[in-house]
Amino acid sequence: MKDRVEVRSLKDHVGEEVTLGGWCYNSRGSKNVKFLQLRDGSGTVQCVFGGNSAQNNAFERFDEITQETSLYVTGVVVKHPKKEGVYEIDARDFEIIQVAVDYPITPKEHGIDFLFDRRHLHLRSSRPHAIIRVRHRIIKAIRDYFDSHGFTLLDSPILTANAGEGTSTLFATDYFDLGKAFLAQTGQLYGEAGAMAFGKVYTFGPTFRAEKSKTRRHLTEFWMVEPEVAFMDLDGDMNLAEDFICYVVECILADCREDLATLERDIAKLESVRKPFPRVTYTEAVEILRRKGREFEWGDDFGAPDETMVSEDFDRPVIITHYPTVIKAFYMKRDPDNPKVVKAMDVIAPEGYGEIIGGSQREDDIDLLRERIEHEKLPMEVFEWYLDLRRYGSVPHAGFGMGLERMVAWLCGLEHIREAIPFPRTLARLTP
RNA sequence: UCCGCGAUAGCUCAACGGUGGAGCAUCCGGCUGUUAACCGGAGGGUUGUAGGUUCGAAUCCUACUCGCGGAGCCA
Repeated sequence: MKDRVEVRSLKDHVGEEVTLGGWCYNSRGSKNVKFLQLRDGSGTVQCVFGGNSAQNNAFERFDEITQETSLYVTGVVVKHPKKEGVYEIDARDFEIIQVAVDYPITPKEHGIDFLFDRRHLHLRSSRPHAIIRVRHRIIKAIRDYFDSHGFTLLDSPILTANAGEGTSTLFATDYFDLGKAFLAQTGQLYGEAGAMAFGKVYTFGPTFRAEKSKTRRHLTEFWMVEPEVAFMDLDGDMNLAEDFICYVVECILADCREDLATLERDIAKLESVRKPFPRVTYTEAVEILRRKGREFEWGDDFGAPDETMVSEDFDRPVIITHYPTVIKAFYMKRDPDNPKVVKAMDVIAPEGYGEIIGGSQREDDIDLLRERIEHEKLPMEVFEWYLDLRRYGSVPHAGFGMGLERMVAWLCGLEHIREAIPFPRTLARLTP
């Protein structure tokens, strides 16, 4: 292989002759000078071919370089004559690796469907490139946060036997002689087992929902991070979620300025994400909705428009707590002071991005938990192992789940969640 | 599952009952330290599918297929 220099490190090679390997992002030419935008994954640099400095007829051969043709370019790193802090290549020669004929994604506008049918190529374009880099930084921030706060990573299984919260929204597959297996919609129950073993754990992996949701907030496959902590109550859970979100936002603001600029993200909207987050109970949120003219029955669940209505008055995420027991999952702990509500919390992102976190203190009393399982008509036998966690040294504990793609969509200011993952899986898309 | 919208050139769209167009892309030519470059020319179409109304349908009607985003559900 040729000795290559990456575009990102050109500033360390000013004045030197270097060889770059990459793809033609765009090109322009004339009688006297030709320009090649070379993309190599680490960045893009302009290579300038002048008639005088080119070797091996490079200037005459220039037009062979079509969009996304792969090639090596050799030249001297120089400062851009007009742009401060930008470097370009005073090119001497190039060697084509493969000519790309009729690359389908042109530098002009395309429709959503056209681009996602070619997502494997679309990832080369600047916008998806920037988003996936921010996603990567968010993932690193998530891991750094929990790793440095005493959490142990606990990988939960993806194939599971138990339905968790009802079978209708699960993907099923045959599992040898054991009947159906389901793709996990959450790792939480396993996280609870982990919390009893390690004190503080987090699971982080793909989850699956077979919901026929066709909205800009839903994927059938998405990544979720779920911390679970022993000896923690709802207040501790909220403090953790708040501190965690602020850390992730700080990391993105510190390290992803360039990508956020590419995405034309309004940075000021992210800079106001500071502790403390406003906290309102479900009952107070219902009051807010009524004050705004919305007819709302206490006991109904919030829809996406309701969440937006509650959150729109705040410049940072808002935490809604103490939801009615009837609309929440069986494992959430009922409030001893008011059994009609559970010690649950949702974190609603600003700017209409909706619920990014859902969490709760868990029911740690085995009799109350059994009662809830029976009441929800869930199969008790598949939860026996889960009930063991309440039989052998049950302690108060709590946790939450954060949807990675919703976080990416919010921080990047995306219109649609499908942009937040390299290869989205939606109701109508399984390829590429 | 329900409600709404849509399908026209390779791409993004216009034409809304009377001979299917534009910009971009492609090809040819010109010009330029250019940068979603620009200027001129050329090629490019069974208007999603099937039926119906009409002298005449991309346009109106019906059914179907596919897609979109909203509800529900959720992260």
